[in-house]
Amino acid sequence: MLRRDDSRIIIHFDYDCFYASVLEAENPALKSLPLAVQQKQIVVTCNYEARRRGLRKLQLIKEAKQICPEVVIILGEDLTKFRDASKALYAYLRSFLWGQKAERLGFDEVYTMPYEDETPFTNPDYKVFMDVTDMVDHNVGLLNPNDLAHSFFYLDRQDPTQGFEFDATTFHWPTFPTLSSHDPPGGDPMDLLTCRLVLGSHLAYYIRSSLDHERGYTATVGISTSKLLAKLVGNVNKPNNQTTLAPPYTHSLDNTCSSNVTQFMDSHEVGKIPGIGFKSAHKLRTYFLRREPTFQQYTERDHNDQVKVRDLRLSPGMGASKLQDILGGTGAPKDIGIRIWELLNGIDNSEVLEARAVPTQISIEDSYQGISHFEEAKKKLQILATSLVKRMRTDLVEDGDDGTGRWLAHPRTLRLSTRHRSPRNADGSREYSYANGRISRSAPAPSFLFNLGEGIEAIAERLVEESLVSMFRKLHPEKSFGELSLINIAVTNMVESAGDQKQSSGRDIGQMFKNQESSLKKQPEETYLDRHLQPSPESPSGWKANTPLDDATWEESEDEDKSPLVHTCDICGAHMPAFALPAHSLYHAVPD
DNA sequence: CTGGGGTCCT
DNA sequence: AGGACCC
Repeated sequence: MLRRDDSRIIIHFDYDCFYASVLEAENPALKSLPLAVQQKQIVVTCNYEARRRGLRKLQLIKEAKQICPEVVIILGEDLTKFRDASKALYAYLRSFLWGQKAERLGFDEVYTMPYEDETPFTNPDYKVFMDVTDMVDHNVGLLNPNDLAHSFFYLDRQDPTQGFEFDATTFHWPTFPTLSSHDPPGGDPMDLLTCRLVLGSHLAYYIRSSLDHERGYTATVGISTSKLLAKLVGNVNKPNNQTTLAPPYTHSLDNTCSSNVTQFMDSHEVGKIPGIGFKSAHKLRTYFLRREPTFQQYTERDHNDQVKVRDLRLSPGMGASKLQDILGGTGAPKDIGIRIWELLNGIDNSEVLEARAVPTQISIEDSYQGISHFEEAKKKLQILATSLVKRMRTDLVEDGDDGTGRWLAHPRTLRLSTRHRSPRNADGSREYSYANGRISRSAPAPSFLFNLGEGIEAIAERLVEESLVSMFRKLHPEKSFGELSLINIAVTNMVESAGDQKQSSGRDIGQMFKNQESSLKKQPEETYLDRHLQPSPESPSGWKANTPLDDATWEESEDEDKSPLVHTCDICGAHMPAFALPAHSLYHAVPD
């Protein structure tokens, strides 16, 4: 029942102090100096030279200057160059890939970049997952077993000159656990999983080197068979390094050899596992300790309150259904027990996603000391609405050559959310406010939002007057609504416009790559490797068992939207039956 | 000195 | 509409 699919090779990239690297790439003289990037009164990130001298992320500027008076401080509130750099780097990483499987994680992604005038704070991390299974498998099939030490990694299916030389008898170090070079991996001959990971480690190093030499960026990288393991194992050696989670990934049948996955996962505190958040970790600790652990989020957890994956995994009766009992309940995903049980066992079958063409929502928010009067709230709404309209125009509009713009997507819904300031305790302190929920009201997004001929301020004002004010009244009918600590406005429910080649062909391109992959997986059947690679322990039948995706897996259901009965709205690209078109166009014509 | 901004699920 | 997760 619990079974990890180790047929993929996933690389996780985590750029080192991203904002500082962007500035260093722009001005290499900064590399040897302690450099801090400032937003408002805070050092949002700093380079390693600065860290060596005691500076940290999220430190106050004042403090940083005391610790290191010679620190070079650069204002990083205009995020344009960071946004451009992240875009370029993402494209660069993708250029190595054969498929489209590169997933961005973090907030430096173009669509979520806030404006300089809105936020005191942005997350300066930048991470990318890459699924390189197709490239690795292709190259496993082309290895020359008589001279593994002088192998060539082909980066292009057609052009045999594209690639690099490498030694396929060992990993590109380091690995977890640490292997020494006289301790060759996986025995002789090596099993297929080992072989894949070896190639993955060399590919990762090649990409890292290229990134460094051609673009001047260093990254911390993890290599394994899932997003979970790749991401976690990357943390073992940093910065500017890489770690491969070494086999064996399963226990040997005679138990003489234990799984490195289990050993690795077991050593982590439950709260460190991606997918186990603050709430779940708290419930799990409470269950295991049979008492309330301390309620701290940001500081390092006290040793007595730590619960390791191993503790939990081996506790009596533990399993998917026990975890469902602990974590389930109203609102929890109904498969949470299985999911967390898999995570504890190092299993994560989630796919590396392609980057979206447009975000699913755009939201703008700000926090306040406490807003208690309607007029005050309305002023804030005006400011937020202006930012939102700006954001919509940069992120959702494609500029034409003739100076006209075209909407790539139309949000159908407008949402207003607020959060109350948490009540004061007797001693004047305030409760931790993470759990302080937001309340929200939604309404259809008015069509004038998409009027490019009208000024941003004018549209924002209309949005406040004609939509947001009444939504605010619905949210807070009482005249005295207490103190609001946050207001958020968002557009959601994006409908991507039809007619754009890049957009509409996206699925078909994806389909094309999938077909390439499935044919590729069958390709190396009669290569040397089939005869010489020892079947890996977790897949006694060898190659085929390691690639359990049969063709049916890749086949998508027939596309409903290809049906001629479905028509597309010229304005917003929504799909609907023909009879619905006239009514739908009224939606665009009539302002609410 | 604790953000702002996403995603997915029920 | 709200909650959990992520960074």
